[in-house]
Amino acid sequence: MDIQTNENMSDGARRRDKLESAILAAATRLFAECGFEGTSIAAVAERAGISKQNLLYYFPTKHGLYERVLDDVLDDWLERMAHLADAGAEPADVLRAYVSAKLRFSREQPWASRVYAMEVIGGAKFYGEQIRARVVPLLRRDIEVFERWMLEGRIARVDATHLLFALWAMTQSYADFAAQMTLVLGKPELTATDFEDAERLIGDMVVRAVATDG
Amino acid sequence: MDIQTNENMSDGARRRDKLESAILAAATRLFAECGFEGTSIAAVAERAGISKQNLLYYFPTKHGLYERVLDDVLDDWLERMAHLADAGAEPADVLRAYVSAKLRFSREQPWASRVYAMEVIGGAKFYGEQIRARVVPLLRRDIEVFERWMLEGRIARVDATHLLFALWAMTQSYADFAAQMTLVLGKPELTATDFEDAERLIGDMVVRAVATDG
DNA sequence: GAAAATTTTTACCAGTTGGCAAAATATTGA
DNA sequence: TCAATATTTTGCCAACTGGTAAAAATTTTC
Repeated sequence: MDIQTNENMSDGARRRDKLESAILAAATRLFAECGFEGTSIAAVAERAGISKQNLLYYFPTKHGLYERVLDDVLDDWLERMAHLADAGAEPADVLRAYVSAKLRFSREQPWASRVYAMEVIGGAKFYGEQIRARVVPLLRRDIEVFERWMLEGRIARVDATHLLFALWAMTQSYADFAAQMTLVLGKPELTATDFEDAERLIGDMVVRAVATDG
Repeated sequence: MDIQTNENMSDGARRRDKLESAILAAATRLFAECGFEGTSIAAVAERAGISKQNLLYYFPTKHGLYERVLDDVLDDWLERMAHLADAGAEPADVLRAYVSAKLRFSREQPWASRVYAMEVIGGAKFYGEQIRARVVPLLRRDIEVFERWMLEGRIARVDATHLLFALWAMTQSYADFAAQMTLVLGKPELTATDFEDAERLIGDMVVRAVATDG
């Protein structure tokens, strides 16, 4: 995906790029809030500050726009997660880094997290094949890393698959269930402190879950 | 909610009740799969085996139907969760029972879980007030129970609020993210064994998280 | 600066949506 | 049995949807 930097781009290309980004940002947020059918392309266009027909010039079909939003979500997420499971670093550190990265994504890209979650909850009827191709192999690799650590006696023997599911769930929910969390906490939105508290608790939980002592 | 048993019901009332249940079951599933706007009342009617206009006789508006679905989801969930935090039982047992009950709900009522999740992810714009009134007090009470246990030295000191969030997230995800889990596991759907494995892992994680040893 | 290409606007449309009105049918109660 | 009530069907519609066709305006290229 040849993303050029600004220098070697014409003014037109730069403006086009900026407009496309505005459309995608608007679409991401609206798809997350209202779902695919609940979002009209007219609403996306309005939020992006252009006419509906003009939006259709950049994204000829609504499904195409939706697919592009999901592609971008996945690109962003995969990029952040790519570097984690390579080194022979301490399992506890890797696990904490994983929790931290996924929580940061929930915090910095809540709409992206939610669009993805909505698609999965609805059965991934539209994007299932991409998930199978791009997400599942990554998760399987993570699970294998956990299992290797167990064989090497570096962590306790637990169900690696469900451990990963648990890790995913706990971190993901700080985007998806933020609305309920804020109601419980009695504040308008989750703060940096909330995310720090979450990171500590989830990190501790995961590390203790695989600790090799009695 | 005065639910009568079958004996003291006329044939008509019984039939009416059955039809209403069929409508609600259809609506729950479709709202979960397609979201509110993605679900047409015509589709609900077809799945319930009646005409659209006939459905509108029982539920005059789509929003009313949606509200009723969410009400029923909440009723069912609250009923299952009501009995858990009362006794002075062992914290570990209470926690495991909580995990077990919530996982069972994810397994037995996946559509209900997903409808609720979709509403929350979308920002709870429609049902937020009900969540504040009916769910939040319950969660706050659970958090207080955890904190009392800490004061009494019965469990380790952790962030009770985020512990509850974690517990919620891990159990809820076995309904909401089932589509992704089955892709990772390479099977058409989650099995009883998967839920047993999940219950064991999550239960162990939560119990270890609050264990009072070094 | 004219031609070519790109971008934006205007005009339009067929299909679907939630839901209203009222007639037709079935059920119940006296 | 017959009238009242409850249920189902038929017919309809205004509003909105995603999308097409083409003209107008703008920008880029030579």
